[in-house]
Amino acid sequence: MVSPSTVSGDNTVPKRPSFRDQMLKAREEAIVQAVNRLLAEKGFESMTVDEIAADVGIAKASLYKHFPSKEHLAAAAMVRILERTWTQANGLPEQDSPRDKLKKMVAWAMGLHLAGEMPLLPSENSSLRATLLQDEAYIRILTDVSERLGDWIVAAQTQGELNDRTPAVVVLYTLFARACDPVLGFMKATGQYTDEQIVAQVLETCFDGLNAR
Amino acid sequence: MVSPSTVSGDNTVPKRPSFRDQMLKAREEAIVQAVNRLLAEKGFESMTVDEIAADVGIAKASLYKHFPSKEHLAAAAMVRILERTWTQANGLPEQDSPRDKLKKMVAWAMGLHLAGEMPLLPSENSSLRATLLQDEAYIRILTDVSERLGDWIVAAQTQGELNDRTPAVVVLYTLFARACDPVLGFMKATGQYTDEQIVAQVLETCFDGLNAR
DNA sequence: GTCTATAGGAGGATAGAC
DNA sequence: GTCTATCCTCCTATAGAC
Repeated sequence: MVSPSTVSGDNTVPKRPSFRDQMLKAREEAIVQAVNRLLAEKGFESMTVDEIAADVGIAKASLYKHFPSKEHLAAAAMVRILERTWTQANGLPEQDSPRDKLKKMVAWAMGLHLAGEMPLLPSENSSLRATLLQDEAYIRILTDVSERLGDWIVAAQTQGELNDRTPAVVVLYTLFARACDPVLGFMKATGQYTDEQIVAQVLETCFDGLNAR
Repeated sequence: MVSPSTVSGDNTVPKRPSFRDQMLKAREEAIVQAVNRLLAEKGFESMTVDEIAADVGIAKASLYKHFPSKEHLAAAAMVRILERTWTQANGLPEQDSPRDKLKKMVAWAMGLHLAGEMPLLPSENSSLRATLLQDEAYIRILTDVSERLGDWIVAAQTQGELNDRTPAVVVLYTLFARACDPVLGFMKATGQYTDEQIVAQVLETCFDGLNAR
């Protein structure tokens, strides 16, 4: 099981990272984490670079030494969440059926959302979209995750676990969308449900539908 | 059939509106329509007051004679779409079952979304949220629509058309959310489906679920 | 109520010292 | 690479003439 981000294009022998490099890496990790949280809380447009800097505890100008723009900051966070998704997918038990794997992935993503760690989907006209589509790392990890989930979807449909009237790509879109479903936030706002109950409920309406059976 | 917005608190005898008032009304209608379109296209944060003014064809300062702030402009558009929803609900055939009415309402809303006429849901931290919650007209029309749909939901569950494991309020949230489902945009972006096919597909996954039957 | 012109301020990005 | 201080654009909102 190989993380796609470890596949390197060059043939240089990896050196043990210096202390300085480790510090740099840790700082960037802190930045990405702050961006991720703010993206989840307010979305790309409402999030400000000043907030990110304050949250990390460094000067705004320092952020721009690490990332060239606000869009690239957000893109790094998007790549990060997809890498976590990839890791999560690879950690599922082999004996799970394809549909169970998909359900567990969506449940995991919903949990992240409720914990305030799931960046909102960028709206279609966001300036972030353009940057993401030109970001090779983003495109690759998104493709990897989509293909992995896509394989499970097709397998589940072939085995009769999922209905095959819905095109596989539509199922994939639906699963991505449910991870950011505003219904999660609505239910949380009522204060009447635990996070676990919310996930179970939305997962059921997603897979079983609203109709009686 | 009485529109709730016609219920007036005072007892003044309504006069025939003057020509001047009609012009005013028409202008405000044009403003709200432009705001509605921009809200659907870019969302509240990305939409600018300059764009609205340009779209309507009047000076920006004139907008502020009609509405005190950008938030109130958006609120007026939100009230407008809920009034259209109310009208749509009241126009459904009496003989339709509760579930059929709900399906038709969601299908109608999805059609609006695909036509670029459905304002995006304001995100939870938007400054728009605060204004909306203090807007009496908005609260009232939202309550009216919610109660109407809520009655249908309970009736459908009682008659065994909808499953009753999902709390009625969660069904309501789900229907609102589906009207703005990003899956609609994803499918449209592929260019492989007509609007009618998209609506039918998403409606089916919503009511029948992803599972095989 | 409509316009032109502008105030006022927020926010993304940079200059330049250390 | 980190900081402080600043630039500059864009945007909401208003002043004031007509």
